[in-house]
Amino acid sequence: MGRQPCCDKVGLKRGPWTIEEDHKLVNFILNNGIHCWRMVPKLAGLLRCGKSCRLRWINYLRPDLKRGAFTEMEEDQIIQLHSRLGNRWSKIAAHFPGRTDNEIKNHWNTRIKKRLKLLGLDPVPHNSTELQKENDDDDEAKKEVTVSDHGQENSLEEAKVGRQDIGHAKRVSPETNEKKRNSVELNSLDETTNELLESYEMLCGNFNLGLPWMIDHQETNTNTTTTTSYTSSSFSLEEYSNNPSSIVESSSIIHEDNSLQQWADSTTMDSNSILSWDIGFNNPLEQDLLFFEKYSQYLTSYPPL
DNA sequence: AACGCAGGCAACCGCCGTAAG
DNA sequence: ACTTACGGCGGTTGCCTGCGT
Repeated sequence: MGRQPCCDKVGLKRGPWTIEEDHKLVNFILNNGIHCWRMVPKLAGLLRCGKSCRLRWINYLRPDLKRGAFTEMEEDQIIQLHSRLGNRWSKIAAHFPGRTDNEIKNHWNTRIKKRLKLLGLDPVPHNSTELQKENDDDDEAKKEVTVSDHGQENSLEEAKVGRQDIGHAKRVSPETNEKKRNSVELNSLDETTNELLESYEMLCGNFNLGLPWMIDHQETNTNTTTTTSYTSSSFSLEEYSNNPSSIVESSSIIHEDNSLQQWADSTTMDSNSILSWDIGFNNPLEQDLLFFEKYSQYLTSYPPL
């Protein structure tokens, strides 16, 4: 006999994750860590398969995720790495702390690939020996990024020119580019702490179940519908540590109709309506603050993945 | 204001190597 | 030694959103 089946897949939820589900998953992992993905949904009270939970955590909920737009330097690095490694997104992602393979893959397919094609460049890796070398020695590849194929280096430069056409300003010499690449590697390490904090703040904005819909609540009545503006709340680690009661609003305004308010109300008023929560506090604010504290502890104690 | 289209991205699918039983 | 699930990965899909008409 082999192993026990992962899940029967009957009655499992699919599609986009809800805030409650995210909250449950993060809460569970913060409390218990990750030992076996198969058990995570069962123990966390989620109607998802373990694989789905793993994907959600890795691609979206992980606290060390950087998120946000790719910088010019990151794009350069992606192009270089792709020329050497091909579509081995996990290997490429290993060079970018805080970026996921899925994120890089999406960025490549939607932006970079398109731009290279527009320029008449072949976005296919050329150097098979590099691929083999990468197979043989992954650790070495993670330490530095070098351009080994001259043809591809030309392509990279052409791609840069193309980007200038699109909107970016300066042309970069190969020497400058090399310096930039090195600094990216160093900066990405030096900035890990800041990235963690930024990630936390972004995530906090997503998880304030009780808070975001209550702050800066303005209603504007039109002839046909009532539009409500909600300010999603987020607050910084520093601000919280100085004054836990001061919660600084973010600038992101979410416009929704009344159905969102009803949803938010039902969420805060009856958190047990969908799945039973394993929480010992009732006040949504307390819940958020406790969650925040746990998360900040996690950020400082848990090494980046 | 309504509709259609395209782009972006989260999530799913399916395959493969590894490890548990 | 063999079977089978798990975890990881890359490819693909489909939904959501923004933009143009």
